[in-house]
Amino acid sequence: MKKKPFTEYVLLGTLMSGPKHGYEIRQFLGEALGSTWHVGTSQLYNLLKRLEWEGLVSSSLETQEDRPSKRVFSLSEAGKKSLLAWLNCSTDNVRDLRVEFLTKLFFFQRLGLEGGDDLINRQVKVMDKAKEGLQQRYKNEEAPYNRLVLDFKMSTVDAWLEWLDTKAKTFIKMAAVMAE
Amino acid sequence: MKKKPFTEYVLLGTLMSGPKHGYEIRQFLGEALGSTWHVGTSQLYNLLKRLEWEGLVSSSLETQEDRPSKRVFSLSEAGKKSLLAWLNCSTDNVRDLRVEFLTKLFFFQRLGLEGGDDLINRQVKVMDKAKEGLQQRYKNEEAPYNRLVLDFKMSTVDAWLEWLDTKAKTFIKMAAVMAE
DNA sequence: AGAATCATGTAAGGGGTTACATGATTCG
DNA sequence: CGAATCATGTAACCCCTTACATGATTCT
Repeated sequence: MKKKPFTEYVLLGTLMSGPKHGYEIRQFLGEALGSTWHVGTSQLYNLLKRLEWEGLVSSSLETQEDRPSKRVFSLSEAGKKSLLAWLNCSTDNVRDLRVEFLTKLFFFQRLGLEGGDDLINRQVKVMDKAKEGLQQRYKNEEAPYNRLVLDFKMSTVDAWLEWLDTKAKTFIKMAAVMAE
Repeated sequence: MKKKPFTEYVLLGTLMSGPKHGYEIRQFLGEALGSTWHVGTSQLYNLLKRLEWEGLVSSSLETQEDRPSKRVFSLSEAGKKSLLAWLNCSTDNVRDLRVEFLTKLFFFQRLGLEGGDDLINRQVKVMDKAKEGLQQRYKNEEAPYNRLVLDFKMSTVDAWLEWLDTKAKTFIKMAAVMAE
């Protein structure tokens, strides 16, 4: 099974709290994730079409009297399953952490889901392993430029590990308290 | 004038040390930048075609007796100018630092160019400004998730500033010494 | 005989951005 | 009366990746 693009999961996550139409999804994402991330309208409507075609989402047209009619999308069981599987999966590719992992934490908080702390712990393990690998490579590396690159990657991984351990964990703890 | 994609500059940089044909460029990049970055063959040959069309590179076919004939590319004056302008330009978009800035440092060292320290200083200023902006936004931000994102960005910027100040600077200094 | 090296490409797709199109309603 | 909001799309392009095609020589 091929990996679905990140953006589709964001849409699924948005529909998790209830059916919405395209425009509504855009508004929601603009307010909530606007600081991290953005979808163009064209992409949004195309992805919704695809998600429906894949059976992860179903839609129905609602006509309104004094407004343009709108197509309301709701999450199917398959869609829900797909979303939850994705949410609980740690981000193996370190460079995708920024946008992907942060978004996952967002949905954990927003949807009041449990297991956010587990996800963080798993992510820490992934990063620890990455760090070890980098250190190993550093030992055997002679070329100055490659060492510079490794320095860069190691300092990034360190910073993110620190962030995971302090900021991310307290964020998830606070979210759990608020959900009670 | 529209911004050229990163990869084209890498090719220009590769040709700065002398004419090369496609296969040779691939080998060079594989050895030198393989740890950071990679070009597919198809993209490579397409970009070379485009660079020639843009007048940044010129080519001539060389026939060999016991090998397939090869097309050798050399940097034009316009290409050289374009490369140097790019190299001395700091990376405004913070997220592009990883791949773009590192590559620039690579060429500064490899080509024995002067001004690498200036570039670093300019990049530090860019990051300092970014950091200030983040801190400002942090003060006015109430939403926990947005604060988490800002935390993430700030810790990343801090790590990179530290890296710039220690590792990158000594790398460039060493390169200058070696070039003497 | 088969693998690796040398050497250059074409074709198709994938995710995303930019630009453009349409049309009604409500607010200032 | 013009701007903003509501609401949905199409078309084209951009950079890049993946897969496939070709063919000779040299090494094991």
